[in-house]
Amino acid sequence: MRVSGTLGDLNDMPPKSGSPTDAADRATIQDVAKAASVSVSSVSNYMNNRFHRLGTETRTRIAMAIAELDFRPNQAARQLKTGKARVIALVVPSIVNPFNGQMVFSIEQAAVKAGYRVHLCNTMRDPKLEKEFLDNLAAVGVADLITIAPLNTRRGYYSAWSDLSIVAVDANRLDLKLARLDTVNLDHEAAIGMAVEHLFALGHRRIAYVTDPLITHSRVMRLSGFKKAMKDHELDDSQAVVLERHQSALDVADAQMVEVGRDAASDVAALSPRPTAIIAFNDMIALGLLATFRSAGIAVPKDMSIIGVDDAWISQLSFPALTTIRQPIEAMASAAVERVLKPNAAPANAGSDTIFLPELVIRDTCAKPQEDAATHVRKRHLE
Amino acid sequence: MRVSGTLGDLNDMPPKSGSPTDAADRATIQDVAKAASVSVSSVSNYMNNRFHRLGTETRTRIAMAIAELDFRPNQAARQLKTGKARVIALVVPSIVNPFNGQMVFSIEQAAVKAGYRVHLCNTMRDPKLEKEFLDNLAAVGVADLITIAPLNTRRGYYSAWSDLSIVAVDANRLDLKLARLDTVNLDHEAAIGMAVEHLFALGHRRIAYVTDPLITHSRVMRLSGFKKAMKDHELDDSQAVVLERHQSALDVADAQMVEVGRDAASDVAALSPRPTAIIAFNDMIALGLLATFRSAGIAVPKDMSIIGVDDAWISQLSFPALTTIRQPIEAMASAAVERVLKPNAAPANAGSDTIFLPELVIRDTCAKPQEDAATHVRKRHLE
DNA sequence: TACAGTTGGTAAAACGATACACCTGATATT
DNA sequence: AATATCAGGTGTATCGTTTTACCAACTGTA
Repeated sequence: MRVSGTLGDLNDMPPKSGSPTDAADRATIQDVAKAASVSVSSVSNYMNNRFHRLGTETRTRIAMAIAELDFRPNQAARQLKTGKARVIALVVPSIVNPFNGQMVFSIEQAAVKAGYRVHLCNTMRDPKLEKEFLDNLAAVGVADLITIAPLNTRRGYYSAWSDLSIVAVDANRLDLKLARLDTVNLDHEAAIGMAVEHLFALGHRRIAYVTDPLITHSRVMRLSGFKKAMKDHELDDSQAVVLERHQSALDVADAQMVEVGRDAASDVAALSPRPTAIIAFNDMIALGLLATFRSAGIAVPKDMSIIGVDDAWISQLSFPALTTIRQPIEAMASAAVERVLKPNAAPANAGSDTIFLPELVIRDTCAKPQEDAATHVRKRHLE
Repeated sequence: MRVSGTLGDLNDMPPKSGSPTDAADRATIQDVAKAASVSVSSVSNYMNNRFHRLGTETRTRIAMAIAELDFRPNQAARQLKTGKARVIALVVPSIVNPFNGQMVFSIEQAAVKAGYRVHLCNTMRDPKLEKEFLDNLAAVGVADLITIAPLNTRRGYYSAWSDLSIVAVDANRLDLKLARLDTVNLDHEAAIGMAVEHLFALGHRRIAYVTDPLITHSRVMRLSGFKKAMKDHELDDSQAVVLERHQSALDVADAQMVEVGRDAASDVAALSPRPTAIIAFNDMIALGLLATFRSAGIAVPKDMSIIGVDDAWISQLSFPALTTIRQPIEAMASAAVERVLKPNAAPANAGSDTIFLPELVIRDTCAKPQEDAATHVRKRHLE
């Protein structure tokens, strides 16, 4: 009798209870064929689910032999023959960025579920590193690639590896200019729209937007989303702060992202009239803003409301806990894996775009703007 | 004319300037041999750096042919023949934990530098997932494994895959009971020793220690380090709080780790006499403590000093910024890669232990204890 | 009966690199 | 002079699959 689900029984879960299973003595397809008294071809057919070529008799014999010998096809051999590996290459600026980390994590989970393994490449946005990685892909037989937040300035870059099945998360098909490309995105404009709407509903009228340079699709779209949403509410969208610093491609931990927030804080505080709320491009920048305002004695949310985007898991840790717009990471990861593995329906497929809807997560960094902004009180009449 | 080194030229860095380099038409070793008018054996020797078998003449001819054809050996074929893949399997509870994320990142960088790729497996400490992953390793020809913070309750677990070259980061050789195993560790006891010393020097005498259940080597050692260091200073070590909750093996984001901190906060505050400082097992717990004290109105570091371990990069973001004990992540990652790739010197090698020294990072969460702390603070309640 | 079609099965040639065994001259050793 | 050693190089079996071509029975039909 076996109690399952407890931590305790991890101990007695020795992998192969019987014989030692060193790689040295792994069974081959030949062994299986011999044991089942059939040809290797039949075993191969069995392994590839071509059951219509098999009689029920042989089928069960093969199944038994496989179970008996604990046969697992040698992937190297299979791959050498077919040219394809059950591996998804995952290109990401850096998993140290908590949002990317979560995305990579979820993609890995989805890939495993689909029977694929994952090759990780942290490029640091270093083109040399990325190129080297991509060049190696063919040599390893990898045909499926998911890239996260590639630079939007590299039109046609990936076309050199046109034999890959490519899915880009956080990217624009037009930016990458690639014949067959699927994208998976958040509805970035809607996301910022929700942020603006939330602040507007709280009574804010002077809203700033902070972003670092527009090097990715999401950065471009969120800014344009800000402008649109502000126009829709007939508000002044001129308080958009685009920091031009921090170009560093070698951004290890996105700690610099936080620096962006730090730097932006003074810029925003200097704006006149001072905004009552800030929307940050993402949570990292929002946290940077938050930390800086705090040490400068500007109370959040009393003196200033802040809202981020992503809902990276650390956002719940800040004080006050960060209000933010959530990306449905798991769903996006699953979609990316699904799309990259889907046999391209039409041969000259133009590619697809999958867009996910964001969700407002209300925590503690947004509040009604303070009345006592003396100079502007006059403006407020009945509304 | 080409300007290099600037960010601007990322755009015009088309990988293969000349012919399209689809996987379809990649050059094989045979093509190279033909082009250089030598035998395939010689090319193979060249590729494997067996230059002593080659004359300078042939050597340059081969080099030229390789460059000309942009030859890259097919890894699948190589692997099929040799049985070994240039891949390191990386088993980790979850990269969403920022410390693990940094460790995985650094290991990946080190592996790439050594010409290896990295297979990622987030096990969530789920033995089923891990077993499946490990079982597949042989089929893919992977022979090198780095595992991070494995459970210390699984003696002999890895012996089923004894053909692997295994390095464990944050683990005890004796715990895993594996014949040939190298470990890479922080000197955990010294780390806590430094924390105690730092607090002692500031004048603290009542110091608490908070940890979640002792399921890994580091957790065990840090606690014992705490007890030793306290004894060395002739202090009372009875204020060690081992939380028995949060056993969940399915710890997605180590957000739960923060929960541990949250829960511990009330336990610690209830201690009598109340400690003036807390050492947390790691930064995540420290941040949880910090956040909870803050919302309870207990000022850090005025009323309570807090110190963590790891120096995960987010620790600099908290307010006040967290004082902590740094692990030299890059160095540890390099060591792990180096050790796993090192051909085992002695055949019946007993394995090696590589231990790194921690470093105190002083930020803003530790201060001198308040003299009147006991009476002053007691009025306030934790909810 | 003879023919095509289907069903269930096999033999053997690849895939691309490695490594073993072997070969040929030249030089060194006795 | 005979032999050993060595540097430089080649031919080819082999790794474990997949896949193509082929075959032998059956079945039903004209």
